[in-house]
Amino acid sequence: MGRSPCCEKAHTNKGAWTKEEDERLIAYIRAHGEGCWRSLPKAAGLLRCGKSCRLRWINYLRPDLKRGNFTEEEEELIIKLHSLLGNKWSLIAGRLPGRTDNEIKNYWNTHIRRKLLSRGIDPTTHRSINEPTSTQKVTTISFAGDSKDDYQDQKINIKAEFVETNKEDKIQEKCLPDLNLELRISPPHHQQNQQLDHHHQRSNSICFTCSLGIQNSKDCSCGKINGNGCSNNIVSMNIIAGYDFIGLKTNGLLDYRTLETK
DNA sequence: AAATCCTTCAACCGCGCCAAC
DNA sequence: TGTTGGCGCGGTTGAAGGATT
Repeated sequence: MGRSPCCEKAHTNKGAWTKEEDERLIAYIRAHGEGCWRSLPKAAGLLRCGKSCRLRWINYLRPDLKRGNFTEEEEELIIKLHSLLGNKWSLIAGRLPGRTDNEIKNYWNTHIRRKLLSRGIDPTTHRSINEPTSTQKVTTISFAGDSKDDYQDQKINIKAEFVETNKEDKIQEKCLPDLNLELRISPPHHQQNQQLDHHHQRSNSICFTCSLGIQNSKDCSCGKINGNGCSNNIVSMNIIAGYDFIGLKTNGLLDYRTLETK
């Protein structure tokens, strides 16, 4: 038994949207706002499936969309975010105001993929195609969605397993703690930043946990650095000249809308 | 000029997640 | 606790237009 269809297929239009349909959809959303996509088509007098309306609005009709070519900066940002997040187009789009996940996905598949391949870079792993496999690498980064009522509470679990081969070509588990971070995506939070700025004002060096936006974590080693020294379990890092650990410009905090752990 | 191939991107589809019941 | 319905996501498709033969 399959799931019930999202709409009456027999009585819905498919394919390219007409100007009149666009105008109806825009007028309805201006008057009533977004949401309730299932009932919207009928209310707006559209012979369309609710999903189709939502897609049309989000990807094409929304007034805050930035049309036109991607800039160099946007392209670099997409590449960096993709190297970290993989095909999480909606998360990537969240970092690019005015761009949609669909737009970024298309741009990736038509332009960036090809560009990376021509540079000898595997677009999936972001590593050199000819690179030998004997160096340290992250073998898996797995994601587990846990979305809540809004994007502030979207979380991703990143589990990274580091392995490296030794001189005898035997694969060894890297002697690192199993990095199994449950990260939460939330908008930049000025208050948090202020608190953290205060927290770190004595030093430009912050620990890995704090760079991920984890406040007052028991694993925070900043205090230890400044006080009792850094724990061996903590990967400490310096934020240099306002760039985070993947080279994105930052105000001193990692800011994928800011990542924080639960 | 016509036919064919290639590229782009809007739109569709299926599925997973989650809140409500 | 299980079921259902709605939303959102990522992968895929196909029409349209451009480039090449």
